[in-house]
Order: sequence, then C-alpha cells, then structure tokens
Amino acid sequence: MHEEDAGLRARLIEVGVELVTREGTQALSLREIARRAGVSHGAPRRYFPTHLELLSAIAREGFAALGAEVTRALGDGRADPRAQLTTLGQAYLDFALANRGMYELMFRHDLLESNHLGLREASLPLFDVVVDLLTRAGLRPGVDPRIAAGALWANAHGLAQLWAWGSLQPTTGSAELEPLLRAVLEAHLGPEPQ
Amino acid sequence: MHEEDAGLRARLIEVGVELVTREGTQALSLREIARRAGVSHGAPRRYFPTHLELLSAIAREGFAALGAEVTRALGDGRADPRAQLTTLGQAYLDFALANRGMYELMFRHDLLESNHLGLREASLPLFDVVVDLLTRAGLRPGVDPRIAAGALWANAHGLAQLWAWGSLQPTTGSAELEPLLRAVLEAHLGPEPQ
DNA sequence: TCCTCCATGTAGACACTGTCTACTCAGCTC
DNA sequence: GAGCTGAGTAGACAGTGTCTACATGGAGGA
Repeated sequence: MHEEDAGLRARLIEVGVELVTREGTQALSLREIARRAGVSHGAPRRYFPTHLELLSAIAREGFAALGAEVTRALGDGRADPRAQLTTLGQAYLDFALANRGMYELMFRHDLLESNHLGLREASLPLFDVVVDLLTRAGLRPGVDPRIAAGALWANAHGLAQLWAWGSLQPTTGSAELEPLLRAVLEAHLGPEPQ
Repeated sequence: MHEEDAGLRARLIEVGVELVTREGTQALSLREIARRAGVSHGAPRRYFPTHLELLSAIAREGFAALGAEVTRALGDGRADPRAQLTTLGQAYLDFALANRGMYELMFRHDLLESNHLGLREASLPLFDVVVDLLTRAGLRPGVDPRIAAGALWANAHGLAQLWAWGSLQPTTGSAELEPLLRAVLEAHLGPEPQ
C-alpha cells in the first residue's frame, strides 16, 4: 500500500521503473505505462508533455539507484582510495548486470531528453566521486583527473555493454571482470604499492 | 549509376546504409526504406521476412566497412604489433565517431537478429586480429589474450559510446582519446620499452 | 445555497509503424 | 495458348505518440 494515493505523476514513474526492470526497454510504451497505472492513455500528458520526458524521469530514478548502490558499497569512505575505486567499479558493474533494462535505458540517449530533465546532473555526482578518489589516490603526473575518470567510466561502461550484449566470453562473469578494471586503474595510477 | 538494376535486395541495403549514415537510426523504418527505394511497403518482405533482418543486413555492411577501414589503417602489417594496436584503436574510434548512426545500429542488439544473420561472425575477424596482435606484442604472463582483447575492445567501445553521448568533456577529441587507449594497452602489455 | 472556475482525467481522431494476406501481372515453360 | 511461378502492389489490422475537444468533480466566492 505504499502507492495508494501517491499522485499520478509518482505512480507513473513507479510503474515505469518496475516495467523496465522486469520486461526491458521495449515494454516502456506510453500507453502501456498508462494502462498499468490504471489511467487512460492521455493522462500522462498532464505531467509529462512527451513520452521522452516520462522515460527521462524513469531513467533519473535509475541514476539515483545506482548512486545509492555505489555509496552503500563505499561505506564510510575511510578505506584506501585505490581500494575504494575497485569497489566502486565492481558495484557499478554489478548494478549494470543486475538491472539490465534500467541500465540500458539510462544510456539510450535517443530515448531521453538529455538536456531537459537534468539527466546529466543526475550522473554527475558519481563522476565527481571518481575524480575525487583518483586525485586522492595520486595520479601519475600530468594526467588530468577528469580525463582519467572518463577513461575509467568508459571502460566500465564498455565492459557492461559488451557483457550484456554477449560479446565477451560467455564464461566471463562479474568476478572475472575485476582484474580488467584493476589493470586499467593501474594504468592511470602506476603499479600497486607493496 | 552504380545502383541501376542491382536487384531490390541489394538496393534496400544500399538505401538503408545511406539513410542510417545521414539521418541516424531513427530514420530506418521499414516503410521509409521501401519508399526511398521506390517500392511499396510490402516489397521488402520478399527478401527480408522481418524488419530486424533488414536492419541486421545493414549493420553487417557496417561491420564490413569497419573491418575494411581497420585493415586499411594497419597497412601491410609489418609494423610493431604494439604500434599496430594503437593504430587499430585509433581507426576504430575514428570510424565510430565518423559514422555515428551506423555505429549505433551495429550495437543496438534490440534492433538486430544477433544470431540469425551471422552478425557475431561479422565482428569476429576484428576480434581475432586484436587477439593476434596482443599475443605477438607479448602479454604479461598469465593473461588470457582473449580476455585482454575483450577488455581493449570494451574500452574503445565505451570511449566511443560516452563520447557520442556527450558525457566526456566536449573538448575531448579523437586525438585526445589516444593516450587513454595507450594507457590501457600498457596495463596489459607492461610498460613500453625504450 | 448556488455558481463559477479550474485542475484532472477521458475519449476519439490523426498519422505513422510492422506484419499479414489477398491480389495483380509479367514472363516463362510445357 | 494454358498454366504456373516469382515479384511487387494494395489494403487491412493492431499498435504507437501526439493532439484536441470534452466530461467531471471539488474548491472558493457571492
């Protein structure tokens, strides 16, 4: 009963989140969401003028969930920055593989109003965390932390994407991807001490 | 006049390739392709039973073009394997950024019949080239070349994707991505000699 | 109490999509 | 010439996102 009278706007997002995580991006038609929310197909228009804006709101929920998952994994943040970076990468990949539909939606720029709904802003905090951890871990001299963070992110994103697409070895699980992340980390930070 | 009477099947693919490179994935509706080919909307069905199969054929053309571009960049293949790997990465990124629509289509697994049309096979030769170059360049001991190749590919793919999405620094051009590729390469091969 | 207004949602239209099926029709073989 | 077959046409169908005209119910003011 946590959704009794939360307002149609919130309910539409809720229905959309559930739909995309259970049935994937294809199921996210405007009319289907309205149907499952128990309203007519014209109702969502009152809150989301266009289909893309509704999808963007759903995707933003996904970015929030990813952020929560990552900060949960990082804990109190007192661990070695380098260790935190691998933890973050692992958490990122786990999220992507556990919520494939949502993750796919989050990066389907053709389905999202990238500029309107503050989607960029939703993904930025995570980026800043990486930048912070990288600078605290001590980058090689002359390496821009923002560029390095982008490279790390791109690597994790590519791994998640190709893994989901089935292009990586089918036997390659999330655990086996960890050394790959570590290797890239090493490339930017220098060899691991000790 | 290179398309005078090449048969409808070939012409549909040709029209599709031009359409996706000029107007993006969204423009690739079955009816629009048929329209531009000058036939009725039912005609493609004779050669491609479903929309996805036509799109897959178009994407396969993209993989062929990517392969051609890469082998052209590699030249006679007598250069240092390590240098060839960076050349390959650069060519890959150049292709992705120059043909965004096509590149997007090539990895939209929801639009492709990944299993039917030998799409996996179309992308495999490139993968094998990377594996070959990596083993000739001398991997660190205990590193599976196929895993390393997957990691490299994932990195390039992620860079291309995030770059196209605008998530990387807008000022970051294809040239600036090169050190990122080199860093990852270094992570798998060990530091550059000399 | 009655009236008005307005936010919320309904219902139908429109153009478009992919798929399916019935049909035309030229060109070929027997 | 008769019949068949491959290639393409044309229309229907269910589904989509968007737009617009319409109900309706509840709050605020006289």
